[in-house]
Amino acid sequence: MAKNLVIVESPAKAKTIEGFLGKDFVVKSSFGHVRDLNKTKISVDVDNDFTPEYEISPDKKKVIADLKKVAKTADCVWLASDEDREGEAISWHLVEALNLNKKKTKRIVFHEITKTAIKKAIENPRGIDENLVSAQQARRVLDRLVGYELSPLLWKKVKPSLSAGRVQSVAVRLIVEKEEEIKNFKSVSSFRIVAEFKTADNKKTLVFKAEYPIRFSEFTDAKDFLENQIGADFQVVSIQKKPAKKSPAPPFITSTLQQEASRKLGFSVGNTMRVAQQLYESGKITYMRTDSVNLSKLALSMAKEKISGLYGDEYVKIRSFKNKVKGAQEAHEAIRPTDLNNQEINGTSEQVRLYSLIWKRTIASQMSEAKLEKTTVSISTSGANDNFKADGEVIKFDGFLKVYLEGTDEENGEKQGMLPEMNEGDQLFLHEMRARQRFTKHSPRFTEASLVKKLEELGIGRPSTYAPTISTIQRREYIIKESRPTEKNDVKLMTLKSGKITEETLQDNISSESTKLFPTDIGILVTRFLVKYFDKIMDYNFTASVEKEFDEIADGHKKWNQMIKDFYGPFHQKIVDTQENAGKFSGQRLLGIDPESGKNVYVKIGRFGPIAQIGDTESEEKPKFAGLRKTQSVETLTLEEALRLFDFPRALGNFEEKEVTVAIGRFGPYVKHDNKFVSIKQEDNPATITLARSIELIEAKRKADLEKIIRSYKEDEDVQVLKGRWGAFLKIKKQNYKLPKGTEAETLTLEDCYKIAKDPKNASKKRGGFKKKK
DNA sequence: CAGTGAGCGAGCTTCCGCTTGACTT
Repeated sequence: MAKNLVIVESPAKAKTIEGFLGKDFVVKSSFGHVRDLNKTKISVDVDNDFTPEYEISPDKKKVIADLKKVAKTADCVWLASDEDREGEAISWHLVEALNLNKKKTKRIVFHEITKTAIKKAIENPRGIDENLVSAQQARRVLDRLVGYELSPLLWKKVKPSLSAGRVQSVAVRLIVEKEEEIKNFKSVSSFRIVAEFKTADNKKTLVFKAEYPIRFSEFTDAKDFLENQIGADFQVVSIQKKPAKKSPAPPFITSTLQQEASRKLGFSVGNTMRVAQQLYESGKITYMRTDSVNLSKLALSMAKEKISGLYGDEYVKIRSFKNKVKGAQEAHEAIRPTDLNNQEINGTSEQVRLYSLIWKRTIASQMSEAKLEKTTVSISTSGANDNFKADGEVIKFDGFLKVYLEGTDEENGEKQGMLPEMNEGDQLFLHEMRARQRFTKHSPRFTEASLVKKLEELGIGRPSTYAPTISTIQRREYIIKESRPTEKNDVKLMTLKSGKITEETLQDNISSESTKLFPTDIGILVTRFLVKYFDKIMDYNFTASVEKEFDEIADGHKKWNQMIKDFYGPFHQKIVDTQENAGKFSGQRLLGIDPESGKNVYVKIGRFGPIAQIGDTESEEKPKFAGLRKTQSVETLTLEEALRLFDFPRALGNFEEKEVTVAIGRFGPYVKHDNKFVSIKQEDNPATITLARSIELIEAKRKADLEKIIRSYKEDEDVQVLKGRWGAFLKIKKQNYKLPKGTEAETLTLEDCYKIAKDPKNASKKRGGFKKKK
C-alpha cells in the first residue's frame, strides 16, 4: 500500500501529478466539493449561530468511500485542492468526511502542474486555513439563505417553481434593463458626408475616402452642401503622420475564451466549455476554469523559443499581465496549450478550432507590439469652410498581429486603409461624394458571452458558474436566446458624381441577425418584483460588497456568523413583511372593455404563464381565460389581440357526425376531430379555414398515419408498431417504447409487444419542458 | 417534427460553486 495519498480536485490533474511523484505516492481526486447542505431543506440553523448542516453529496458517496479506503492505510494524506476559498473548504470538508487524523494530514498548494512546483509544495506543507474556510462557509450560507427564502416567496406571489438567487437574479436584471433601455431609445438621424478622392485625374490611381467633419440633421441642408460641391476645387492642406502602437491581449481566462470563441467561432458559452473540457482531459490545454492571466515560467520559455523559431527574435517580447478581474482568486494558470510546440492538433473540428484559437492567443501574448503609422490628411474645398479629413493606417511592423487580433463586440467597425502618397498643396480630384442618412443605434443586446463579460466586470459569479448560470436562466424561461428580425429604416442617399446629384432611398441593412438574449414576460415580472421588494440583493454592487466582507473574514477580522447575522436580520424581516403585506404580483394590465359582454379585459401572468382574461376575478361569474401565443407579450398585447385569442376554439361544423373545431395550441394552429389533432398548414389561416379544407387535412393525416403502421393487432387495438424517424418503435395507448436492438419489427407478435413494454428500459422519456399535471 | 395539444389545486418546486460522467437522441 502507498505511504502517501495526495487528493486533488480534478482527476485529469491527479493523473498528471502521479507521474511526478514516484511510487510512494498515490494521487486521487475528490471531483470537486464532497459535502454540501442538504438540497431538500434550508439546512442552516438560523436560531443557532447559523450552524450549517452538511452531508456527503449523494453523488460523492462512492468517491468518499474510495478515498477512505486508501486514506486508512496511508501514513500521510496530502490535501492538494486549489488555493482559493472553495479549495480550502474542500480540504476542510475532506478532513471531516474522511475523519482524517490531523497529525497525519497536510495541506499543500501549487499553481503550476510541474514536477518542481509539486516537489516544492510537498516540502512546504501547512495546516488548513480556518479563516478562509469560514469565508467560504459565509458565502455558502448566504447563497442558501437568499436562494431558499426568496424562491418560495416567488412561488407564493408570482408563480410556482420559480427561482431567485444572488447571481441569477442580477443576470436576468441586466437583460431586462437592457431591453427597457432599448425600448426607450430614440433614434435620431443625420446626414454624413463622405467623399472619395483621387490624386490624379486618371483611373489607375488609388481612390480613398475622406469625411466632412459636420453632419447635417436636415435633408435639405445636406443637399445644399452637396450642390455647393459641384465643380469645387479640392486641395491637400496638411498631412500629419504619427507613430502608434498596438499591444496584444493577455492570455485567455474562462470569460475571455468564451467571448472570443463566441465572436470568432460562433460557439455558445456552454459549447466552448464542453470542448475546452475535452481538450483539458486529453492533456492538450491547461485547466479551463480560471481567472488568472498568469503563465508559468515553463510556458514562457516555450513561447520564447517557439516565437523566435517561427518568426525571429525581433518578434519575441515576454510579458507578465496583471489581473483586472474583480475578486479574482487565481488558483490556476491562464488557459494555454500544455505544449506550445503543437501548433495544431488532431480532433473534432470544434476541438481543432478552439485549440488553434488558444494557441494563437497564448503565442501572441508573448510577441512584440505592432508598430503603426497613422496619417491624417486635411483637404480643403472651395465649396465650404471646413476641411475634409482622411485617416489612414499603415502597419510598419506587424509584431503580434502576425498571429492574432482580438475581436470586438461592436457591430460595425470601419477599417482604416492605406492612403496614396500625397504632398501639401496637391490638387485632388473628386471621384464621388455621398450624403448618407444615418440613424443612431441603441446599444447592442447581450449575447451569452457579452453577458458573461458584464457579470465578470461586476464581480458576479465564478469561472465555473458562468456557463451553468446562463443555462439556468434560460431553462427557467426568464430569458430567451434567439434572433429576431430588427426593424429596418428607410435611408436616404444622395450621390454627387460627374457634376450631377442623384437621390435614392435604401434599406438600412447593417444590423446583425446573430442570436441575442431577450427577457421573457416572466423574467420581466420577477425582476420587477425583486427590485421592488429586495433592491439590496438586486443591486449590481451587492456581490462586490459581500465579497469585501468575505475577505475580512478570510483575514480574520470578522466572524462569519456575525456577518451572516447582520445580513439575515433585515433580509428575513423583509421576507416576512412581503409575505404578509404584498398582494399577488401578476403584472396585470387592464386593456379595455370587451364590446360583446361589456366586461373588463386583462392580460397577466397566470399560474401557467401569460394569459388574457375577460371579466373580473372577484365577480360571481367566472372569468374566461385564454393563453397568449408564443410570440406575444404581456407587455405589448393590445385589446384587439386579446379579444382575438378568444375566437378559438371555433366550431366549423360536423364531419362523420362528429364536430370539427379549429384552435391554436402550443405547436400552432390545428383542427380537432374525433379527439384527433391535425396541424394546419402554413398557407391556411385558422381564422378563415373552411370545413371542406379541414376535412381534406383530416383525410390526408389519416392516410399518412396508415402508412406509418408496420404492425397492428385485432386483439388489442391500442398496440401498434410504427415507423418513426429513427426506425420502428412500439406504441401502446399514448406511451412509446423503443425496440431492443436486433428486433424484427415486421414479425413482432402481440405477446412480444407486451414483453417489450414491461421492460422499463424501453420506455421513452417524455421530452420538452412541459409537465403534464392531472 | 416519432408524438404532442395543461387549466382551481396534491405535491413539488429553490441557491452558488467545485468537479465529471451517465444517459442517449
